[in-house]
Amino acid sequence: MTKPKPDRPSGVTMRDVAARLGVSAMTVSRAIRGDSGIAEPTRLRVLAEVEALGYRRNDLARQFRTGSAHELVGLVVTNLANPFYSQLAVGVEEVATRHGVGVLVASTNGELDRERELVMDMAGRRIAGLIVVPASNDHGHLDPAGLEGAPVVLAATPPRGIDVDCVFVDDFNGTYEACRQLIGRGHERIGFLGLPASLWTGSERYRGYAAAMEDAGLAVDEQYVSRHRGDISLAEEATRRMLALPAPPTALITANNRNTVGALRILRHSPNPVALAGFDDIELADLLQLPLSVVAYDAADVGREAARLLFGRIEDTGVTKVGRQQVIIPTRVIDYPRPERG
Amino acid sequence: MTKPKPDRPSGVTMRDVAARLGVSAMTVSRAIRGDSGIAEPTRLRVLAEVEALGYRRNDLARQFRTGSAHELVGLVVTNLANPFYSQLAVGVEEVATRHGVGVLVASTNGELDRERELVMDMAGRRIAGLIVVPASNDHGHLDPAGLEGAPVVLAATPPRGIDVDCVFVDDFNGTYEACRQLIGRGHERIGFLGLPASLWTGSERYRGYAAAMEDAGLAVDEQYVSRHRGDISLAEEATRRMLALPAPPTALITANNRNTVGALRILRHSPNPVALAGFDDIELADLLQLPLSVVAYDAADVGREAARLLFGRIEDTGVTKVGRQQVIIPTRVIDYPRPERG
DNA sequence: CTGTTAGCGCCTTCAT
DNA sequence: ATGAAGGCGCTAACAG
Repeated sequence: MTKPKPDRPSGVTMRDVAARLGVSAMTVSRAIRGDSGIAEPTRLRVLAEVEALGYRRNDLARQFRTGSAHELVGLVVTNLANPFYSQLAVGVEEVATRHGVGVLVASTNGELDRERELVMDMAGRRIAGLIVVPASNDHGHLDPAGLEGAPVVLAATPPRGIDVDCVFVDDFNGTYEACRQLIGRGHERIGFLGLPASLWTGSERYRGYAAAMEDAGLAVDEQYVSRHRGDISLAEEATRRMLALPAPPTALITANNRNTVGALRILRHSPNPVALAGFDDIELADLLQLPLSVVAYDAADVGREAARLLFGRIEDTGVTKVGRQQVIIPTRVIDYPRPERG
Repeated sequence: MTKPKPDRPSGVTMRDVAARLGVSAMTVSRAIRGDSGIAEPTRLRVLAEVEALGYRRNDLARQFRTGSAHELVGLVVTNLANPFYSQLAVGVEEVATRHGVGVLVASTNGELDRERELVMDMAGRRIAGLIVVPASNDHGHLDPAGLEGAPVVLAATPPRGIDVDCVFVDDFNGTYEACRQLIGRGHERIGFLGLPASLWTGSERYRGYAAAMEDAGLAVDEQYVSRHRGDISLAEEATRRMLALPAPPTALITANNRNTVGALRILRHSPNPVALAGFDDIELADLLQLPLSVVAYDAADVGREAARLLFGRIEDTGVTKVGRQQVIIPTRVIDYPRPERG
């Protein structure tokens, strides 16, 4: 007849509060929830006792009883240390906080298996919903149908093969404009340091680059194109290789902030100047002594919009059932001209 | 007699799986938990059915039954968008993942009230433990005693008035060394752009600066000291003010990355060069054309160590009860010399 | 307005 | 090796 022994004593419960007041647990419950059907004096007496005893409602029990963890959403990104994702996370958090909901954050390190594990785990926790920046173009495991029905919103990438809302950046046009600007400045041999074609951002940003080249009557030369994962060291290597070509590019487009940083490190020591346009803004870009322009956008907004869509689904009581939604975050090219010497 | 109606259907339960197999729910439970007392063929039959039905254990129910959310720790920082905190978060996540535990992340924006709300909320969720980067020197609400006994570890700041483990950076020595280096290079009028004295980092880093000055026989002149919150704009303003002094400083120490960025923005346009040494490393510092040194340390390590301490407490079954632990993360000064022109 | 009843899904305990 | 009973803390539904 010994009670199950939780590792930590479970503490004061509603019944304890109720007992000390000679009322029922329901009365305490009502007072705490702010339920209307309770006399004001009773409510105050209960709240006072709650305070006195240091009682705190067990949300675990409540959420369990209610049927789902309405107060928790999941956020799965590739790497929280990348400023893009940490800003995105801030945006998500901002909106979630407004809804009184917590954010369970996890990084996949770009590994699909890890992503699978994480979303499964979150579904097991009965989170209210899930925002995912997919690590690949394989989205089968992100279908709400397999995740206890938890709504899913993809960020930075539109869904493939599943029917969920998404928010992504205007990758194509952003890159197109950046490239067009370089062309407008007289560049003809423009290199591209990109992400794998298997990633949405990889293919879209490449498309933008290629389209701008083509529209200007310039050929895309494969030796000026490198498509690798977004590591600084890989970007450095690719930049080095391109600079060593017989006719090196006079300008580079980098497909994300990691590539931009890698390219900058190498270009810094290049004897002849190479113009650089990179996707993603970079802090302190204004202080670098290099001709640089960036495709900027509000990363926090990606998170905010994703969260907005997600809460739309979570709170959708099944009546409206709008179709798949898609939000595209605009970009703008920012020019950080090389300052005058002195 | 209608069942309570959860907003989302709660889905397949253990009983459903059991029913289809003609066994009891306990058998399913045992199979899923990998409990030993179960026949191998039974186990396999159960797991197959689980797979077939797409059943996923309801962790909410399990954690509730078990008494606490063993699989969730909280992380409260001031602002996740600051690279220091996002790296710290990555470190925490890394260790938590190894323990099969999720991380609930939230930002306080430096507001004490928000911090209070957040830790209360997390305690209500019966999280297994809590890592906090305090927004102020008021730590009363971070006492585990008031948080359902959840262990707490402070990061970046040692506790005041409560008895919990902590991890912080060697703020004093880091700043001391950076300042000594500037002095060694002949600087005598060295300014300090810092954080409020009410913050641990604010006072310690100032102490390091002041001690280095004093040890070198240099006076600390109040007009060369500004102690404000760590905003870029405030740092810019303070830098501008100091440069406008009749005898402006020839070097500056900045107490965190936000101050460093602010100072850099202004120094960039200063006619006479001002040396800068800043606490916190900065990405691309190597590419700035300014004489800069930084006090660097591994921010992810702060998170890792904090998580390590936390899990030590969580898994401490009450037998060992070691005293308060304290980990100090070492710093090193990195020099980014102004490169040669060309 | 307040109390009683019952049960969410799972796991501990004890019985078989 | 498996099953039956019971309850974690809370709240929906109904009763008074």
